[in-house]
Amino acid sequence: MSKREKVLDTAVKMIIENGIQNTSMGKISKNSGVAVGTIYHYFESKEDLITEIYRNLKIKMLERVIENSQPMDDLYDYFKSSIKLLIKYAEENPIEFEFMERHHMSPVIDAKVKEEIENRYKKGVKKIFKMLDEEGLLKEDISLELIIQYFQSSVMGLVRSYINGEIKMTEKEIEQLIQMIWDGITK
Amino acid sequence: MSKREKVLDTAVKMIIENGIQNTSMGKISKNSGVAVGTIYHYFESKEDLITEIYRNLKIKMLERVIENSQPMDDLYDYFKSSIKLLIKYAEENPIEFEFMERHHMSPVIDAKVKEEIENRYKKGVKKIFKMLDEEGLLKEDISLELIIQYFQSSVMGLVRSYINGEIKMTEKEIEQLIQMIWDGITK
DNA sequence: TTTTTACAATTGAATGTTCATTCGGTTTGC
DNA sequence: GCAAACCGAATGAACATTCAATTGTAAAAA
Repeated sequence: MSKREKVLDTAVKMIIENGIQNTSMGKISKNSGVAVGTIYHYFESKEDLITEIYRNLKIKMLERVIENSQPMDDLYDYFKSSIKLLIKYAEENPIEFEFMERHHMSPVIDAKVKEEIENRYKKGVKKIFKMLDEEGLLKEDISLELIIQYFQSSVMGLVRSYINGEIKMTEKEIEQLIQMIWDGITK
Repeated sequence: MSKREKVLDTAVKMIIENGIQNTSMGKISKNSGVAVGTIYHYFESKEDLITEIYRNLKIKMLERVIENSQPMDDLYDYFKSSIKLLIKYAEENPIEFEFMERHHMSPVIDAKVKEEIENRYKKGVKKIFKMLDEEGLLKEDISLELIIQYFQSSVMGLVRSYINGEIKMTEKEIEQLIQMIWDGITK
């Protein structure tokens, strides 16, 4: 692992554990074994480092979950497997997932980066909803924007409470939740 | 307004605007016209002040939205009006709402206070879901916990994106969203 | 009524700490 | 021998918190 990666890796973990304000550059240096000066060789500032962390993680998640999901003949199966991919990702990377959720609204992270990510996300999700729409499965008279927002709010919120330990999720519960979300958007 | 209230009031606004780390006790003192020493007369520490803000706002919201909602004969109407109460509250207090959402997961806020609030919330929400259950309206074989979590995730997520300006919500869209959530939980 | 007393409210300068960032220098790889 | 990678002590600003002193206040004592 390069020094740059070591810094990024250590910083995410520390920030999740103690919050941004309790994670000083000095501590990141000590914990990662990379000198303060070197951190500044790779990152302009602390804000820059944090924004970079956010950007990297979001892109990694998008690539794994949305951009690599394979369309299927049965659209309900496709819908289901997409959500399961997200759940799997969150299970395997709970720390990273929590970081993203917690800093989604943070004013520290550059607005341009947030927008870039948001657009990329919307583009990926639209693909599946366009297919559902063309098959006439979606509720009528409701805008695609609204349906996507409902979808995104439910899914992210539920995965978050799963990761936070607020609910248990075995295979059975996952199937039930996906069914609920599906019933919300289809006729 | 007492000095104590002045401090609380100024602090919420500043924290929403600039985040916790950019809101120093010195600045709160200057903006509120209350000396630093006086702030420490009323609050043990900065953490204590922030936790107090969180607690006050949550309780205010719970009282307005849940604990004062009046049961109705038609359960769909009751369900609908409860969600509308929350939307109305968020519209009227967007700054406070944003503060609560942003700091819901923050490690700064005392875990005991979070739990106290969480229990109070769950208790209020359970009332309506028990009624729906007794009427046999809910989907079968799904635990009440899961249904409530689905409800809470969808509603809070959607109101949040409304307040953040990510979606528009006229009366028509509100009705549609409530219908979607309802279809998710009922047979 | 006036004076005394006690205590709560209020003040802001002073303290000690922590922190992000810089910079002059050293090491490494090519 | 050159440039990029790397180092960590030094700097100065910002900050949370403390505290000795002052003011307000309300009740008890005179």
